[in-house]
Amino acid sequence: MADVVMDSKHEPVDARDVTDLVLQEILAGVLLPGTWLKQIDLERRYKCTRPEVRRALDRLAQKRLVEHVPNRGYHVYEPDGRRAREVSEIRVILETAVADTIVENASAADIAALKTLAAHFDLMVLNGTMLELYEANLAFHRQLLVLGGNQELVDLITEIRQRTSSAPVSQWRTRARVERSGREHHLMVEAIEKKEAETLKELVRQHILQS
Amino acid sequence: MADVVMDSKHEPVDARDVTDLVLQEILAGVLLPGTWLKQIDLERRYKCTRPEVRRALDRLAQKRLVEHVPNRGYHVYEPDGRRAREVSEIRVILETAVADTIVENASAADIAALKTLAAHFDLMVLNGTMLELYEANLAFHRQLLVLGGNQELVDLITEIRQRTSSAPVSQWRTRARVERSGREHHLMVEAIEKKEAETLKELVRQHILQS
DNA sequence: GTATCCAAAATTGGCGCCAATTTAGGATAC
DNA sequence: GTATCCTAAATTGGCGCCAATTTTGGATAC
Repeated sequence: MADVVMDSKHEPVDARDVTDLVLQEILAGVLLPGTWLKQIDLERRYKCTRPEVRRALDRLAQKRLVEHVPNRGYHVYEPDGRRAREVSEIRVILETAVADTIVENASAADIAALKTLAAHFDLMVLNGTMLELYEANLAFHRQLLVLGGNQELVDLITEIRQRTSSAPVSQWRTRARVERSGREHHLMVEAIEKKEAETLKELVRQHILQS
Repeated sequence: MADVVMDSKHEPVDARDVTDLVLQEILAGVLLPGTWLKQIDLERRYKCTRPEVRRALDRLAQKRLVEHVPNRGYHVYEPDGRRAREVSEIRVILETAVADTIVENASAADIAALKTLAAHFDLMVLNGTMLELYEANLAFHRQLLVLGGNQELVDLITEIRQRTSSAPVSQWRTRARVERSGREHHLMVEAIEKKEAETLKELVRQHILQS
């Protein structure tokens, strides 16, 4: 019910399963930064074949979630402060840029959908795993961006978010921080309702930068 | 001398060769949109093994430059008007956003470097292949972005530029258009010299949108 | 007791074969 | 003459083996 949120592509469904499995384990913090991803381990862990593992690792290396060292293997990327900051900066630029369009285009139904997603996030704060929380947050922001009317932008941001979120756990260290995120989501929806684009921009800006 | 411009990554150098080879052929317009990329053909054409071809195709599919149809193969993506427009929009947002920083940070040496690259582009307009022209243009824009001080942004834009440039030939259809691009490059450098950020933004905006 | 060197075990990664699916061509029936 | 079915060729893609490189553990020398 929650795992079908992904994309609507007719992509290689074949081996993507393994890729996503490893991806989720990294995002969930099970596979910590620096961990060496041995092919035999993954092979056994996910009950798949060697070529499947290798393709998954290659894809993750392309996404720059793991690093490939020739003849040594693949290991989860160490968190890079600079990169994280730069990605946040990019997100601020892009997400504030579409704020005007969002405020303009948002229908009553859109706002209702956002409220549902914001509420769902709150629910996951109380009783949900770290991954579910991460996905609830992602779903809210995706829906927000969809209203910007640029599908490519939605996909792009979804993509770059993964790049530095090697340890999403570390981002939401404190409970207070998470709860504040929840409140900010509601504030954003309010700003949209009141058609206050500038307020929305400032909210988005702060929301992104303090992670 | 011109082919070392790429990135400074310590990436899998092993099979990337093949990936880049196919990539360049697509960018150069040799492999037209819709063309089916048969594994045997590529294997012979680039004198490489089957697994290498397959990895290259998988990577290009990830980059969404080719589409994978299960049990049918891979074919070059058809140009998508909507996506092209959306990518341009994203580029305008990002490249104008860093204009302020560029104007602030640009040293005399930086400006000189830009002038050299702009001149090199002009040279390629006169006597250079389509691919060389493409790369000269890319080099100029990369150098411009580097001054923005966000490395991640530089890489990101380089990446998304490739997504829709299935047929770069079609972008620079007329000679007049190309020559105008060359002149605009010089105007951008001038704006930076005069520290006119707003002028630069408008130039960048128009430069990107009319392609 | 510590450092160095050597050997064995483990891991990566290149390569090719074969089964499954699809496509094209020809033969037959209408 | 045309449409349909069936067979054969071709293409994709899954899977496993083996060589090359690296790492680890132990033995030996200092």
